[in-house]
Amino acid sequence: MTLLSDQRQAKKQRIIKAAAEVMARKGYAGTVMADIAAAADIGKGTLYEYFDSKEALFFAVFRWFSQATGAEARVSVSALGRSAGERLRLLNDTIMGAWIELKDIYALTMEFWSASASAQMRNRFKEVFRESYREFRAVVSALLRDGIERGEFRPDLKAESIAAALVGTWDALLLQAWFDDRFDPVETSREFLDALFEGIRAAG
Amino acid sequence: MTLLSDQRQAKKQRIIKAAAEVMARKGYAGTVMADIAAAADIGKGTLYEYFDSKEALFFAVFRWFSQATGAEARVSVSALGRSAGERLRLLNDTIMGAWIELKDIYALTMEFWSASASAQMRNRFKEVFRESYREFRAVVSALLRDGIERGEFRPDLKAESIAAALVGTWDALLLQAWFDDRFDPVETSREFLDALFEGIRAAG
Amino acid sequence: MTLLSDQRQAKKQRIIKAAAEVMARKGYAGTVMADIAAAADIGKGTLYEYFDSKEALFFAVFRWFSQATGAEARVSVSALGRSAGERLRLLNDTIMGAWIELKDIYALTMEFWSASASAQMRNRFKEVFRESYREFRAVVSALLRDGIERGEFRPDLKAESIAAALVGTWDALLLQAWFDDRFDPVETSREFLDALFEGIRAAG
Amino acid sequence: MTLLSDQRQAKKQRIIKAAAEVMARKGYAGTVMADIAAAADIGKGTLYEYFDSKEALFFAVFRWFSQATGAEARVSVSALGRSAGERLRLLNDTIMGAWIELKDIYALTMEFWSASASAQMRNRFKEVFRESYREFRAVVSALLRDGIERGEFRPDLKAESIAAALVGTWDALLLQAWFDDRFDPVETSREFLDALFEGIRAAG
DNA sequence: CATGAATGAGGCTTCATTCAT
DNA sequence: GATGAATGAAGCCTCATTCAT
Repeated sequence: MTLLSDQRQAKKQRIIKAAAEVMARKGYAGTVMADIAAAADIGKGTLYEYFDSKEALFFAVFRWFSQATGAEARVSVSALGRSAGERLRLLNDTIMGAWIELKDIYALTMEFWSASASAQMRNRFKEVFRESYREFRAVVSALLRDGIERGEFRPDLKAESIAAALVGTWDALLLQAWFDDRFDPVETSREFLDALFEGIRAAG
Repeated sequence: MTLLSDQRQAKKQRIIKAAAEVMARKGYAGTVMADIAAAADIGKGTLYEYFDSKEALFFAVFRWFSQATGAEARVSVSALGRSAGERLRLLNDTIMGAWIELKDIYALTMEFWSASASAQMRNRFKEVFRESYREFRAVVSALLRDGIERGEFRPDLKAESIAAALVGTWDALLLQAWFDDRFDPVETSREFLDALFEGIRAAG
Repeated sequence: MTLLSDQRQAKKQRIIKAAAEVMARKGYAGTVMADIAAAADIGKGTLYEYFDSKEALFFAVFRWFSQATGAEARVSVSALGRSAGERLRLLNDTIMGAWIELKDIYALTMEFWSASASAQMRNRFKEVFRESYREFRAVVSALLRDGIERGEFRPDLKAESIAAALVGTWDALLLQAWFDDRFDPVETSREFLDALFEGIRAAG
Repeated sequence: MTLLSDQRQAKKQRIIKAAAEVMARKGYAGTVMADIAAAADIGKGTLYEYFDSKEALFFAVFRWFSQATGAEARVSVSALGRSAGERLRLLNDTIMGAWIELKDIYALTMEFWSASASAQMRNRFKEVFRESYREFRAVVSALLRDGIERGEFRPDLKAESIAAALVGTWDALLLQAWFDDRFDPVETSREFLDALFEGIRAAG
């Protein structure tokens, strides 16, 4: 039973990854179940042994992708014995590292956003996104407040807002990189962090 | 008698706006041509007198939306007699103002992103996005360099990177607002700008 | 009134010829009313001032085409002062001459046949064809019987059958020429007539 | 388990025959895929498991029909131990026999001709027709030359032209029979063959 | 009379899902 | 449990015809 369950889980994962690959390439609407079955090297009908519907499979892909990109991030935030500033830079590097690794299925992100906007799937996706963003902002926000307490950051900092902006910037730099091969989000994000630390106003 | 070009253009605009409204609500894939026709209060076939295909109409919506959101921004950047800092804040307010106005069709943005990711339409959309972002970054970058020259901003600023991050932040704050009604991008963006100006590091 | 009627008739003819040209090129089903209007250099709606429907226009084309190809044939059959054999050869040449002239709209013939086969238009077309063939066979048959009476042809000739075969042969040679540019129906028909006159059996 | 190729072929044949029947009755343009599916007693979508498009199905019908009508003809031509004249008469009877058998789908022929004339499908159909006619003429021509060598037929015979005319006559007699129920192509063709053998010119 | 913008019925085709094997 | 043949709902698009100008 456990063994069976393990095998079943493994196959489920294989399907999810196959689906992720195909959907990243063709988009959710442009992907047909037959493509996914072929990519997973199983029969079309078998998909339905593991997922109730195309939408359910897509949602599973979403959760897998979120997990994959979020897991490491959480680790880097809680790195022990580091200053808040160091952990912030570490977080930045971790995110960029994850992007490099998942570059060729990055397009999924846009599919997820789109799913959260279209009436049919909106609810499920939108809620997950909202919670993810809230959580992510909270984590970064906590990190910033920690920095304030440690005396690293200015005490009058609006931690919430800066956290939101930072979270957003990571998203958006990767988005711009998607559109433009010549755009380098890694370097850009580092330079931006520097500026944010020091401020852009001329000293004076 | 040929329909006056003006009338034709006006009707075309009406269709585009109707399509924008429906697509924002149902998503591109979830929208059927009949819905758009009904929303524009015309016959289904009439749509094809003005647009070759669903995709062509979608692309027209895209261009209209880009125009609508980009036009004012350009104006505020070139506001005369203002310091670079003021113009940056003005730009921020303009963008947030446009968002408030277009809030209920904001979801279109995600549809556009998705379109740029799905194989079928990728090329057209992706290219426009790339150019738009390049242009937008260039504008903000120029504004920052202007600030450096005026002595407002630190001379060692990486204008390119900060511009990219700013452009992205605006995108991403609105995205977070889409997911979360309780999230206020207007206040957040202002506070973030403040922090960016002064830096987050404790003076020391 | 007469003048108007004349102008009207002329325009009607122009439309018919335009329709013939387009339909020969694109086939009946492949032709759209807009094409015909454009070819006749008139508005789409004007077509309906002259013909009740696409089908009615097609039928008018049919009648015009039948007329055009049949008229000369009748003349040559009744050429005075010629032997039956001469008139038969003359008829052959007339038909081939008409074909050369109408070569580029010959494809219409196949459209007419097809129309007579498809349920919708069958009745009108089929009946006209039946009568045309009956008439044509009767004419040729009479010519053959005339030849018998004059002592030119064998008295035991089955005039009806030979007439039918001849009429058919003309049709079919042109058909083969339609399919094959290298096929010359003019020479072929002459040589065939010779053989028919003399018989193919070796003289014994 | 993959459906056995045999079963698949059988079903494909069933669809082709159903399509032939419907198309003969309603014409190509007048036939809707739903009709064919109903006639074949399968779902509409199933058609597309076997044929890529309506046009592809039509072409398959064409090939099937050509095969069906051409196969026996070839046999009779090569009948051993017969004189050329006998084989020619046998060929004639075979063709007429095939017609009697396929009478109710004879109308397909006209649809095929029409298809070869209309721009969209022209190329595929026209080419097949050209080759079929060339082949058929070659076969009959060879038979005639064989007759010449055997001393049955006049040595100065233009075998090519007579073959073309004969091939055409068979086509055209059936065409006339299509238009006219009272027309008997069987008897007509026999009497015509007699005349062709003996010639129509009065002896002497 | 002439026009061409507007229309909506109708057809081809796709594809998620089912189910018999 | 796995499969893929079968299905039919649903959508995009075409185009003959109408009618207000």
